[in-house]
Amino acid sequence: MGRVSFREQVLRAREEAILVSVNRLLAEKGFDVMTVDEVAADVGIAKASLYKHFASKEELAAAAMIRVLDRALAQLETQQADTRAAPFDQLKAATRWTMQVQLAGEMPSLPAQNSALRGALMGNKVYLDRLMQVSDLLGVWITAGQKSGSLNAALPPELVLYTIFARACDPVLGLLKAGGNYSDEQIIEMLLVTCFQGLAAVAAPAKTPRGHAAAQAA
Amino acid sequence: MGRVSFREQVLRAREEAILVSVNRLLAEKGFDVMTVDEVAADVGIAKASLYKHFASKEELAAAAMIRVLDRALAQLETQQADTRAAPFDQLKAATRWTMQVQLAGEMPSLPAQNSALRGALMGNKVYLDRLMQVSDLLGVWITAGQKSGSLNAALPPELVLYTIFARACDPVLGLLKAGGNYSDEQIIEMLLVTCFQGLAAVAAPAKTPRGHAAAQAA
DNA sequence: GTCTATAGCCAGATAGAC
DNA sequence: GTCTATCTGGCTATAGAC
Repeated sequence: MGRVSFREQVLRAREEAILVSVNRLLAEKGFDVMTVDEVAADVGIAKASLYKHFASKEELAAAAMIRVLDRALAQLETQQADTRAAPFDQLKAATRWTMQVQLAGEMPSLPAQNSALRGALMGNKVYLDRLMQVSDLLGVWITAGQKSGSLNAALPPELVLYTIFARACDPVLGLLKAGGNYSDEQIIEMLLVTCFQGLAAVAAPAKTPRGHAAAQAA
Repeated sequence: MGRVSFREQVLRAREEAILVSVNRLLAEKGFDVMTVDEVAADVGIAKASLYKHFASKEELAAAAMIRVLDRALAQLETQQADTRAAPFDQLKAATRWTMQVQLAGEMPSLPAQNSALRGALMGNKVYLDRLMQVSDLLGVWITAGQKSGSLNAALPPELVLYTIFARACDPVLGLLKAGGNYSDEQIIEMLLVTCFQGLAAVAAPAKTPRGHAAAQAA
């Protein structure tokens, strides 16, 4: 039943090409500054043709956001295959992946900011569904990590989740890259240290014996 | 020589009112979404009058950014008066202040993002000068903190600086506030923990005695 | 479905009277 | 300096031929 005509394959390929362009432009300039003319020019087709595939600029961007969430889901499922990895390391690996995507210029800035896009995305069922799937997968690891004592159990799980999401659009990555003094890998490893050392359970002070592990927020 | 006419005082007051509005709208919607019409309406004057005070939308925003940097400088200088405070705590206090400003809706999103504003700001001498002043003040504490062993000396000072700047526009603050489960103070203290525990020197593992003193964030 | 051409709108900036 | 009214340009979206 899944047979698709050659014609349809060409269609899909073109839509994929469009989304690649949108993804890159969205990462580069953001939704508000990106224009549909630019997208059309980048893909190499007429603007009117774009609107045959996507009904509006918002829908275009939403499709790109959904695509990156799908890539994230694929990454997380790949990681899940390694059942020996500790939750803490799974979370770190997931964050490393988002940082790599960002430094590659392929991370459309998530609309935690106040873009005109936000409203449209909050009404998009597919987008919200994918976002929840990603959150749930990460949530499992977060809960497990807090239970096992590797993650600071005094922090609300949502805070950990949001913090990991926020690293995907952390401006520090771009600033350090612009400085030119470190390789992408060095930048990522350094930021992973500061991020996950911050989320980790507090190490017991060296002087006092018997510091119980998990506690402590302030 | 510093005498100003009454007329000029009124002028200054109006410009201050304009900048307050711009500051708030910039924090709320960002440069690209904010319109000059909105600003004029918010201040309660005609758009053309705005342009008598500021030559362009970019200049308007730049003035607001400079104003917030001036507020930051005042805060830092106040802190400097307390010479007993450790550099690590000075940095934490400075970051707490930026987080308070952000949660109060008064932090215009810094243009690490790719706004149309960025180019204009990079060509604005006054803005760059103020930014450098703030960076220098923080830089002194960063260097001192690394020397004293409270800050992770393996991290480039620029990374620490950028990380502190980035906390001023951290989307996690807004997301947690939107959740409604925590007070502003709780949110700030939790994020200060994750931020500065991440930047702190690595605590000696609990098992090995003889961890030197200064380390540790929580 | 692809194109060219254009409608319609809105935002930044200005003219000119007061 | 403040206003009302207007210009100008660019952007989203569509019409209509092929």
